[in-house]
Amino acid sequence: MDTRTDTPRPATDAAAPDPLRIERLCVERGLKMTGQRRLIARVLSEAVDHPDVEELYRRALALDARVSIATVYRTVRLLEEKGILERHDFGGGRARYEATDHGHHYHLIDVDSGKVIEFSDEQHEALAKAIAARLGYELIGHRLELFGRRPAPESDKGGARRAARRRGGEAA
Amino acid sequence: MDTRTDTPRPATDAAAPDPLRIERLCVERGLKMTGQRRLIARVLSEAVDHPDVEELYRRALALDARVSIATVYRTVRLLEEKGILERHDFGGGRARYEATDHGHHYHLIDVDSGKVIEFSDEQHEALAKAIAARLGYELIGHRLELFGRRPAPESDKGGARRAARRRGGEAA
DNA sequence: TTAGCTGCAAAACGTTTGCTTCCCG
DNA sequence: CGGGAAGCAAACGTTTTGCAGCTAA
Repeated sequence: MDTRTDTPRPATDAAAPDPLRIERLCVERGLKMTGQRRLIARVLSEAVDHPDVEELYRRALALDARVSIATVYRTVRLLEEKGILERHDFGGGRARYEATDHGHHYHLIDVDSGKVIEFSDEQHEALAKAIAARLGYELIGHRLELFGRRPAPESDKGGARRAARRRGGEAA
Repeated sequence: MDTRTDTPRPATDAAAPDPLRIERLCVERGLKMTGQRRLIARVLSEAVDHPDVEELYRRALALDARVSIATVYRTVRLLEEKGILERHDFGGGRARYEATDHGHHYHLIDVDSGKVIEFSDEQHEALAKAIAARLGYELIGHRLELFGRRPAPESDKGGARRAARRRGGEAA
């Protein structure tokens, strides 16, 4: 059922300081705020990882049973269109989401556990821009994802069995 | 139906010189060569873009009607496992494939036209490895995609309307 | 009041798979 | 000959959608 979790970004980042963060953004963009949207917005505000829709649904349900998964799908889609959410495909066949309001960064995905580690890198940023320029383009956006494995110190104990790969590239 | 096309790599690259290129690789890895596999291998050898399964199926059908799409799916999966093909997710909800035998490279997607430009960059390669190491990981694979726009010399005429984005993140 | 949101269940989508028959080696 | 490959259609898991009723503004 895919219950992996991400590595939260460092505490210094003040991950999810405000439970109304996303709701505020919604209002700013003129969205009608229903109970369900507020609920989902809250779940998103509190997330410090990259949950997929089913995980969002689970977390929302835990706070209030008056939601359906269809609404979660509809809402993340809407928020993505509004630029409030970013959709990622880390493999595993499900889209995963994170708020766009905490700065540009990249991801390293642990192919064995599915964990996602965030990082940023000035050097890469500059390089990307330079490459685009070299090709005659203005850089609008870019995606850098690293897939890595923790070097195994010894034997390949149970947990490290090669992640089953389905449509994506890694899964849990 | 998403009928975008890629920009073939530069002619200097001698794109698809040998229609038996992929078949040879298959044999090298000890695969049983059936008529269908030969057919699909040929289509792949001749491709200079990044076709999805349906497109491969279409091209194969045009050469010989004795193929089913299930076989195309099974074959690309097999070839990917054998390292002969690389699967990409450029958005749009379908996996797209290209042969691995023409060197490691990355993609720049023209957000206005959907065209894909290939490039490689030693510096980036090294940087990716270094970042992974810094985070305590062995780099298994990585993905770098740039999204860019041709700088408009003067006015921003109609053609530059933001490319419609569907389930993937970018599309044409 | 009413445009637009929600829930439900069914459909759609790309992809995989069980089973039988067929064919390569 | 025997093991694996192909075809078909049904199954899969994720996401979208039609429709009837409900709700925020």
